[in-house]
Amino acid sequence: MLPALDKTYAPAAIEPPLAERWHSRDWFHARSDAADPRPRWSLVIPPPNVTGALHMGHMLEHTLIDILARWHRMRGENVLWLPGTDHAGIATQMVVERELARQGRTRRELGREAFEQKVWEWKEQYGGTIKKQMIRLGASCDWGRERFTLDPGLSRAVREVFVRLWDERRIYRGRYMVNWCPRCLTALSDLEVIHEDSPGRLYWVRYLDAEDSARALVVATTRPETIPGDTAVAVHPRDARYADWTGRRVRVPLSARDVPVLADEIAQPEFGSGVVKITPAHDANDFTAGRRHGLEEIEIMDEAGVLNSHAGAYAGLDRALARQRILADLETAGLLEKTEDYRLAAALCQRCRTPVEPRLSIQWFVKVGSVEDPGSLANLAIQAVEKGHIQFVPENYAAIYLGWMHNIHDWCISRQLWWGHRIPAWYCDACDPQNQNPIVQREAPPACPQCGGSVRQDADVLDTWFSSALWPFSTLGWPDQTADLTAFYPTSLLVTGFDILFFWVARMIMMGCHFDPKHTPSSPPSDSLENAVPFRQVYIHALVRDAEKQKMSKTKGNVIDPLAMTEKYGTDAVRFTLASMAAPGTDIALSEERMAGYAAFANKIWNAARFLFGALNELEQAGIWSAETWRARQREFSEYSFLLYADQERQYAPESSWLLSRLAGTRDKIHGHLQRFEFHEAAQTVYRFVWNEFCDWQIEFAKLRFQDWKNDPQDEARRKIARFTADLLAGAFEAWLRLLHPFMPFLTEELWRALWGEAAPAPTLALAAWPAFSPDLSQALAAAAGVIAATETLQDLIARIRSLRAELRLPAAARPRLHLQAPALAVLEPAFAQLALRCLAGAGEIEWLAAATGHGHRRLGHLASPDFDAQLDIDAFVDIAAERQRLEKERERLARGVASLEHQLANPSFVQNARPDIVEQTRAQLGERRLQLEKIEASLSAL
RNA sequence: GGGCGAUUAGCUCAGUUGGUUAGAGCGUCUGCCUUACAAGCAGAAGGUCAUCCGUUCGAGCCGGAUAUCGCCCA
Repeated sequence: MLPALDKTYAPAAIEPPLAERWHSRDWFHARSDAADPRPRWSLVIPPPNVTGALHMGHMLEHTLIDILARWHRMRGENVLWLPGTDHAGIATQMVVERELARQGRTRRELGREAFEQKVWEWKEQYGGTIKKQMIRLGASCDWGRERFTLDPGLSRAVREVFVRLWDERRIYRGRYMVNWCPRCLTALSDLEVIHEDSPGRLYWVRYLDAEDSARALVVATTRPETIPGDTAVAVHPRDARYADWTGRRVRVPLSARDVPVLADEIAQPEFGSGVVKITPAHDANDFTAGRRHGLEEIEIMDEAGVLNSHAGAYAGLDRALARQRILADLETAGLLEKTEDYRLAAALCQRCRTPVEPRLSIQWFVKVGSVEDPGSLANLAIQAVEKGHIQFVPENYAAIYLGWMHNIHDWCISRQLWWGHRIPAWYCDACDPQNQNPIVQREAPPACPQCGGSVRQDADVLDTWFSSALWPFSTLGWPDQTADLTAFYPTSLLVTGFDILFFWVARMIMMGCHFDPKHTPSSPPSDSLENAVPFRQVYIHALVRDAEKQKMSKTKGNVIDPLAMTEKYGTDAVRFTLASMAAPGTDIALSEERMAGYAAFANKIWNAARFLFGALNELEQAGIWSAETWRARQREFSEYSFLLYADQERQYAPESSWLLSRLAGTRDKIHGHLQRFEFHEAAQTVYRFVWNEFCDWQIEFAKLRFQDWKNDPQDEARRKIARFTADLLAGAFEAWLRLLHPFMPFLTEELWRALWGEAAPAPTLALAAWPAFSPDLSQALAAAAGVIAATETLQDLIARIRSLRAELRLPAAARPRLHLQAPALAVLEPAFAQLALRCLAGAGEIEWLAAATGHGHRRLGHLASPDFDAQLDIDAFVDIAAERQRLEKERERLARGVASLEHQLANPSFVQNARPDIVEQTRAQLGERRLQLEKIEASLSAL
């Protein structure tokens, strides 16, 4: 006997124990032994921030990954979904600093070691949040392989990569211009700087001729506060206005310094006055111009953006305040010619939105090279995509990626933080007081190799993305040639968001291609990039926005919390919502209504099961059907799921062919859509099958069968059909639970286990096989084409009658006599068709007319289609006017169609040029439609 | 400034290499508590596919321009 189910589905009660079950077993453990013959499918998680909490973006990402992982697993593949988290340098450090600030303390008071200790404690306390949430949401990860970027193994990989790149001269250290955040007090890479249009001012400032203070060059600048750092001004070499100025000297305003006037293309004649000041220590372009001309680099600000002694009277002022004071002083000195409004792209720190300050400092860089540079990181990363070793989905991201790669700059990898991988470089202050020759090696040197004195490690840590770039192989044990690395590298797929395409995806590709992680000095060199790449495909998912398409942000207060939604609607509903909206290339406008809709879907499924279990139990009590026998027989046919078995006795109920063909089609469609990452289409496909075909039709048909049996419970033929119908329903249900499982794992698992009891063919539905269909079935379905078409005709007829009844407002209890001419239905059992028309369309007596009877029937209630000609005796129920209106509407519709087809066929060039099959099809349609039109017109004129 | 994408029903979106009268969910309207489900059933209304021009026998789909919006990069 099957369990009785509650009237409504209660996900909040059912999900947590299932999630716990999935987590506590090793069901999702991937096997790396070489002997395992299964195809491998592997994927590493985009590691979330270790101290973060799950947001909708994560939930979307994990839902899509989980759908694919479960699907591949059910198809018999050896699936690895490797989870883990990222130490998120700046973000985590800031969180802990904020916590300290609440206690009135700073990290500097604490000292580096104690602070690091504090962050680790923080990580221990809050680091498990995301993991717990993922487990709750049913993510089928291999938790035994969970990794953290600061794990010893991953840290070793970081040092290995760093040292190798240094030895290859692909990492260098030097004093360069970098993006500096005066609030975070660290260097940032180009990518961590965001540009935002903002209102600004352009100041026109007089630089007096050093020898003749009556003459002045007017410089246009947006940054007057850096004037104390000027070491030149420049005009364009071909700018005739200033030709006589080049070579002269001008006085830096508010100072006693004179600087040269240079001819340099850095000056754009059409911008401002055409004269620019050059401040090599505080502007990236000026820096390169300065180096070109050998200019002095005067630093006038400290790390916090406060002006220093080189700024003379302005020392001690913050850069914003300094600007005001300098402008006031210029004004007083009569050196400020004018001020105009100017829109500029402000550079802001991605994390704290503080204006970034270009700053000269000693930093570490990765030399990325360029496409022209064979063997460079950029060159390999471009080749890997151009040669198709890595495929982007949607494809257009490849162009975006390549565009960025072609214009890539060197990557500043040092950060002035305390939380992260410390740079493996040491200095001996005795032998090398300038620290110009760092000792770079994998492990700390015990002493200076030169003098034996003590050494000091570089204070900086690496950009978090440096370690993330190694994630696809560091997590698998590299630099050791582990079984995991052998088995699962390159990974099959990466699923991630567009926002980290450059930060992370591009850098993983560079590192993977360069290090070719499976290549060892002893192994033969791999001659292609094909096996060096970190993943074979990259699926870029959409961004989740709110219902108004606004980005979700805490400040806007429009954040939709995935866990809250999960509690309210159930994980399955939220997952299904995300999947059904995940059309590639468009952002997801998430709304609660949508989730409520799919919660209703879950309830619908639950109730379908409730009906099914109830019906099966009833049959079992009557001795017609037994769960035990069904399960046993079902297991025998497990290779092909239930279908071969069902097929053997299919002839008892012709409508079963229809259901089986739909089920097979659904399975194939889902397969195709998932292969192409069309999650929304796959979700839609299974949704429609379950609701509109299985529930709306098959269950209704089955009710007829069961009712028929109950009308004569001892009749042998009826018992047989009831038993077969039960088998069919149970089998189809079992099969589509499997199809739906990747999308709605909890509900399907719950019902599947209920159906199977202790006899389940797998410990969890997640390890059951994806339905496969026997070749016999395909043949049988092909042979049953007529029966399938007849079933569809029957459905069409029922729908048309319902529509007519509703339109003419027939009383619900009306049972009008039906005159029916439908040769196509002959292949169905007449008794069954009759039953269906009576119960599902509300027909009364049914009179079957032979094919060529013509229009001898009554004229009210006439329905015409290519497959049937039907007429309901509804005179007693309707008024003529309403019926005339209905028929006229119908005539309009048909006439429109006929006219359009006639028009098309009247066009000689259509008949000549169109594909013959299209023309033929059009002709046939015209014929059919004309016939219907004639019938309707006959009814109308007789009315 | 450079590049990319979008514009289809009231809302959110599908629409596979051009081929019947363009679809779904939600919302709206009508009728039903039909013993699986009112989180439901049955039915209906609602669209010049942003605009214009072109290619084609035929365009929501291909090409060009315009408008509006969005994103990325500088």
